[in-house]
Amino acid sequence: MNLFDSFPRESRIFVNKEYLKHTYIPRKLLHREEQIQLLAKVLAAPLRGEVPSNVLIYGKTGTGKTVVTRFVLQELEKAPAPLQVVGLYMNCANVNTQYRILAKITSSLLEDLRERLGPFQFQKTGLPEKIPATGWPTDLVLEVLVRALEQESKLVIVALDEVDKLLETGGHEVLYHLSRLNCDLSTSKLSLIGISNSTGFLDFLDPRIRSSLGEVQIVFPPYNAIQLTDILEERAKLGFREGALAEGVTRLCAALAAREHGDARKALDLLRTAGEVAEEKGAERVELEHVREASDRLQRSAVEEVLRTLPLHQKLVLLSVVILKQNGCRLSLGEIYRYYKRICEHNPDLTPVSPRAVKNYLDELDMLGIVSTSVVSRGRGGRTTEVLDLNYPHLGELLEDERERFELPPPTESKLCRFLS
DNA sequence: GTTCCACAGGAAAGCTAGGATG
DNA sequence: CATCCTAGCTTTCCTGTGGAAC
Repeated sequence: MNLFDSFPRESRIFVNKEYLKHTYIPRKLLHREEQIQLLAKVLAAPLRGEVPSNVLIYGKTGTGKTVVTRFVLQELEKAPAPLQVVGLYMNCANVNTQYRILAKITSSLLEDLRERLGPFQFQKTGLPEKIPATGWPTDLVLEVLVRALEQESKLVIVALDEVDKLLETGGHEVLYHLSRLNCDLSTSKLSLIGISNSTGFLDFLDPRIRSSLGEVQIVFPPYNAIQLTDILEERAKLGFREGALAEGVTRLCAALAAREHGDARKALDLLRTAGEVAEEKGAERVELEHVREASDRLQRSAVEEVLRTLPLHQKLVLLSVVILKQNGCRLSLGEIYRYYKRICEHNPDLTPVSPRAVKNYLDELDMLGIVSTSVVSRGRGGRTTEVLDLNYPHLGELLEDERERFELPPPTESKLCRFLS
C-alpha cells in the first residue's frame, strides 16, 4: 500500500490543464486576425531593409495583447528571412528599471552570440560573458549592447509588456535610449513593441519618446460573449476530455467573463476552475453549477487578496460596516465612525484615526468595489456619505481574523448613551 | 425664502518609516 | 553612527453644500 495509490492516476475531466492557462500560446488565435496582420506587417518591414517602426499596443487586460505579441514573435523567428530575427519579451512589472531592462536584453544577446560563435570565437570579440545584475554604469551596458548587435546582422524586437509600469519607477528613460539606438547601428536593427493597459500612457511620456513609440498604434478591443465562447471552445477541445463539458458550460463562462469587460483571461480561469471543482466532487463532467461555484471561488479569492493588503484600521472600519449592516442600522459616516471608535475604546492597544481618515477609507473601499456608497442629504438631518450596499455576501467570514482578535462591543448603543456623551 | 444639520472634500501642516549620504 | 531626504499617510483646519424643516 503506497500513499499515492489513493490518488487517481489520470483525470476524468482534464487531458492537460496547461492548454487552459492564459500563458499557453495556441496555434491559432481566434478573433484577433486583424491585429495579427497589422503587427506582422509592421514587423516584417525591416526584413525588406526598411527602417523598423515601433509599435504601441493598447487594450484592457485579457484582450489578447500578450498572447498575440508572443505568437507573432514566435512566427517571425521561424520565418525564413535574410536577417536573423530575435524576439525578446519581458514584463515591466518584474523587470522595471532602465538598468534591468538593458541588462536583460544585452545578456540574452551575449548568450545567443556565444552559442553561435563558440567560446573561442566569442572570446576574440572581447565582449563580456554577461552583464552583472547590478553595478555597471548604464551607458556602458548600452555600449556593450551596440557592440553585441554589430557582431552579426540581426533584427531584434523587444516587447515590453505593461510598459506603463515603467512610469512609476522612472524606468521609461530606457524607451528613449532604445528608440534612438538604430542611429548607432549599421548592420542590425532594433524595434520596440510597447504593450499597455492604459490608453493615456503616451501622454505621460516625453515628446521625443512619444513620437517614436507611437508611430504605429494597435488597439485591442474587448471580446464579446460570442467571441469568448469560440475561444473557450477551442481551448476546451485541447484541455478537456471529450464529453467532459455539459451543454452550455463554455457559454456560461463566456457570459460571466463578458460581463467583466470581455476578459479572456478571466474566462479561461473560470473554465479551468470549474473543471477543478467538478474533479474535486468526483463528477463525471463539468456542469453549470460547477461554473457558478468556480465563479464564487474566484471572486472570493480576489476579494480576499484585496482585504489582505488593507491597513488594520481600514479593515476595522469595514468590519464596523459589516456588523452595523447585520443589525440593520443606518450606515451614515457618523454612525460608522461612532461604532468604529467604540471598538477602539474597547481595545486598549487601538487608537482611533480621525473621521477624515475614515472618510478616505470608505471612499477607497467604494473605489475597490467592496462597498457602494453615495452622498445623501437628509435635509436638516445633514449631508453625509451612506454605505448603501456590501457588494460581497461573504465579507463577514473574510474578516473572521479581526473578529476574533478584538473585543467587539454590541452595535446598538442606546440614544441615551450618545446623549450623555 | 431662510436656516441649519452633518458632513463633503480640498489644502496644508505634521508625522513616520525607510533609505541615502556623509 | 547621526543626519538629512523623501514618499506616503494622517490630522487639522477650512469653506462649501443639498434639501427638509422652519
